[in-house]
Amino acid sequence: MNRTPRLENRREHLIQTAAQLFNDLGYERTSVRQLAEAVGILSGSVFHHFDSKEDILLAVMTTTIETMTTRLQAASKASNDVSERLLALIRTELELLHGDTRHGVAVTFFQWHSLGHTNQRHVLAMRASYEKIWLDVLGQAHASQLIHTDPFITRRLLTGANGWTIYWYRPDGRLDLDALAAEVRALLTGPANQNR
Amino acid sequence: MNRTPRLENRREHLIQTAAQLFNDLGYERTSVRQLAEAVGILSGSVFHHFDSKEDILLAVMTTTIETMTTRLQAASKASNDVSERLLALIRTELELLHGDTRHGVAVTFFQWHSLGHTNQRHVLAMRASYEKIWLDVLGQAHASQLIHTDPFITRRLLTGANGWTIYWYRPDGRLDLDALAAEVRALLTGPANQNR
DNA sequence: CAGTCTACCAAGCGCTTGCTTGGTTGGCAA
DNA sequence: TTGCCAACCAAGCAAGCGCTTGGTAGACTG
Repeated sequence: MNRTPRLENRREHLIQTAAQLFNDLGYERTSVRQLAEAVGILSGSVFHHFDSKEDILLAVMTTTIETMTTRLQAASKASNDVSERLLALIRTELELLHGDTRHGVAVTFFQWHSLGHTNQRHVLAMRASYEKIWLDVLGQAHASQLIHTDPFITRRLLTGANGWTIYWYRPDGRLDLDALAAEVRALLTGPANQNR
Repeated sequence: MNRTPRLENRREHLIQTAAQLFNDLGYERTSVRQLAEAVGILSGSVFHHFDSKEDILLAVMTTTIETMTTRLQAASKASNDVSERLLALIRTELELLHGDTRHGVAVTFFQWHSLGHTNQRHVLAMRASYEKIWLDVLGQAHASQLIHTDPFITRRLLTGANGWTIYWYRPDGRLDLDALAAEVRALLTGPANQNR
């Protein structure tokens, strides 16, 4: 029989493959058949692991947000210096956007409108804890006069600035991630607070 | 006969309606039938005005980019002071994103991956003149020490920051467009160069 | 006032989509 | 050894998709 070997965690494999396909082609342009073929099963078998196609997108986003929050939390504890802590967050978000998690993160950033309203609220609620870490650190930075713009607005502008890097920044190019992170922080804090 | 009355410029009406639908639902989720119904004709008749569905998206983007470039050009000539000129550009881009052009602009910003590669290049080429205006002014700002980050990188970060505002900023909320523009400029130039 | 052309309608073709259904297989527990 | 169940396959259904075709009403032209 040319039966596909049973895998330990087909579901996880599906989620990761879906993240890549959704990022490359977009959610609507990716068919369930494409996804199934990419992991080596038939299209109908996908629905043994997920209730619907949208359920797959939701799974991509929720697992991604969990990773994002975990890593950002760790970064926020890396230093006691506010300026360094801010740099660590920026650097971490850029790593999330351009490292091994990039597919899922890009999908979470730019394809949440493909979710139904109910699932959108779920995802938004999950993102809250991630954003809270940011707002805490930006609040500290504002209190210590490191930044001079409103933390809420600053975070939202920063979200866009960082997220948009996936459309132009290439980690293997002239500018490495550290340099980019430094540039972003310089934008927030001004040249006076650059320590290099 | 319940024939639909002949309109002066059906094509333009289609483009504007398409911009709104594409922005609200996304390009792939909008069907030609939906668009046709919205302007009061049958789906097949749409193809009298456009070669293909993608051709409609292209038309939305090209007409939008022309408006964008015209308005930004005008803004760049508004003042001789570099700081004021920079503020004028920011204010104009935010107006483009949140004013009457918002649908088309949002589509141009966030749905260009729905175009085929050839059309993507066309759009990118058209955007170049728009970006040139930005880079000129940011270059001047950098030369006169108004900003301290690299103009190219700054523009790209700014593109993301401004574009992302469509996901959170509401012009009828507490913060008006002037205040938001001022906040964005403050992010670029630092608090020292705020003149208000 | 015949000829032409633009802008549309009515109908539907071929294809892809997400998803369902019924049956099969191999591994595991009792 | 038997029974069970998760994980798959094979087949296909109903709906929706972009787009085409053939024909026609009405305005404009010479």
